[in-house]
Amino acid sequence: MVLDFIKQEIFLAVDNVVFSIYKWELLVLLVERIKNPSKWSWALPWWFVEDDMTLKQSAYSALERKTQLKHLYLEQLYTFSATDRDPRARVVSTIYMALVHRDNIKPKVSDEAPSVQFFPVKKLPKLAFDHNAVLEYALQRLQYKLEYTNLAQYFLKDSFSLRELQDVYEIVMNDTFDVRNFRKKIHSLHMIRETWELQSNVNHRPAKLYEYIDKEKKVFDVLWVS
Amino acid sequence: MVLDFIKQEIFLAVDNVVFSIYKWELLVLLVERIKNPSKWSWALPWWFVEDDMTLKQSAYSALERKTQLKHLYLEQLYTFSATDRDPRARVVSTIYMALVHRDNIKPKVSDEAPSVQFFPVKKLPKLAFDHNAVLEYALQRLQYKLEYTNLAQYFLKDSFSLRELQDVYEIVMNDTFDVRNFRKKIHSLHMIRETWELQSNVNHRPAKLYEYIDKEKKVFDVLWVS
DNA sequence: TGAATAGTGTCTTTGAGACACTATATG
DNA sequence: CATATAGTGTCTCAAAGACACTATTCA
Repeated sequence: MVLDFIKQEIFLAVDNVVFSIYKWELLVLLVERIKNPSKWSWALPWWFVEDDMTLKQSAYSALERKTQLKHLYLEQLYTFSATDRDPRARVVSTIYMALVHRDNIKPKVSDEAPSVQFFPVKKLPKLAFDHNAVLEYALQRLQYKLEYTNLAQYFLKDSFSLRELQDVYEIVMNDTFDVRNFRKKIHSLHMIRETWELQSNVNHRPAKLYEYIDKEKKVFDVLWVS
Repeated sequence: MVLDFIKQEIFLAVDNVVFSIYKWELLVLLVERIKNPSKWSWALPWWFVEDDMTLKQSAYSALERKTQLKHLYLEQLYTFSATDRDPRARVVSTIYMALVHRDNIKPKVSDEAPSVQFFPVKKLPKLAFDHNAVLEYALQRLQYKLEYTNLAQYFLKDSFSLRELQDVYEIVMNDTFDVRNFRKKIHSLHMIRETWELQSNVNHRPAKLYEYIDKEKKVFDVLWVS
């Protein structure tokens, strides 16, 4: 090793803040700890970075240890480095935010992680490490990003009604918006288009279904509706 | 060490992108490398994280190795983790952006770092490691942040004319703005106030000088002038 | 009084926000 | 035809943007 003159006793980890939506609640994925420190408290799914993986790969693989998942949005947010984050050793953690449809993620039950489940962000327990602060930070970033990106798509199926889209915004922002102004604004951004489908099996007028036009393009004009 | 079951061969570093302004040019601080890899090319000032320092402290101290400085703004941007960033070993780097007035930073000359100097961002050499990409990323973030924060203050003295403030915006954004609309917008944000000073020793009508009201508060409404 | 830069106001256009009724499906 | 939700248009107000002339200092 050419860098033998550097002595570093720091572990590098990734913490995942996995958001999802179910029944008008914003959820976050937590894992119950079965070891000290903070045995029996809940924590964000996290793990150490492997030598041959990027941070993003590590974040993904930390999630795969605890869940089965597909079609997940993953984005780096920030790196937390307080020297006392973990009482056992110096651990620096890079935070990833993940957005996923509830149908696309299933907790994996195992001896190592018997309890993995979603909690409503409004009813969180006290978490291990600095994870309450991490989560709060991630929630702010999510709320902010929803305004000028098309990230809402990751909480929805491929086709969705405008009411479902508005629900996503209202749940994440923890606010309500005027139906007409919301639709006006969404249409003005040209990020979704009508499909030829309608809702079925509903006992009221069925809604038109929409889809995102360019799912890869992430950033649009500022969206701010009231 | 309790975490002995984790084997990690990763070095953690911080890279600084130090911006300043001088004579209508946006500058960035570079250090000439005197060792391989990339001997004799220029690189961002960076160093390894010490075990007992946070990332921000490490960023500051990496700068102090190469410069004398005061009154510096320092903010974490992103963590780069490609496995081949440094050919010698696995090095993960957290990027910090620094903003500083030209008068508040002086290169330190030493055997270890004989060449430390500012370059105009428009005339950059090819840099070592992935530092060209890092710099481009930081510049985008700076441009974006200037719009909704009062970070421009770090390029100015305590009191400044509106023309000097507009110069900062024009130089960073690489654009020009209408004088009247710029002033209207700045005033509407209520982030600066008049002092009772005027410019002196200028051979034209002296400008009123202004100062920032709340230097700590960073985020204001969106500023977007044309 | 000429050179150099500071400083100022109005009109037009665009987008945000408030607000109430009609349309269409099912049982 | 009752219930439930989808879907739609206009007015007002605020901010963005285009645009040209006067003010003040020094040499």
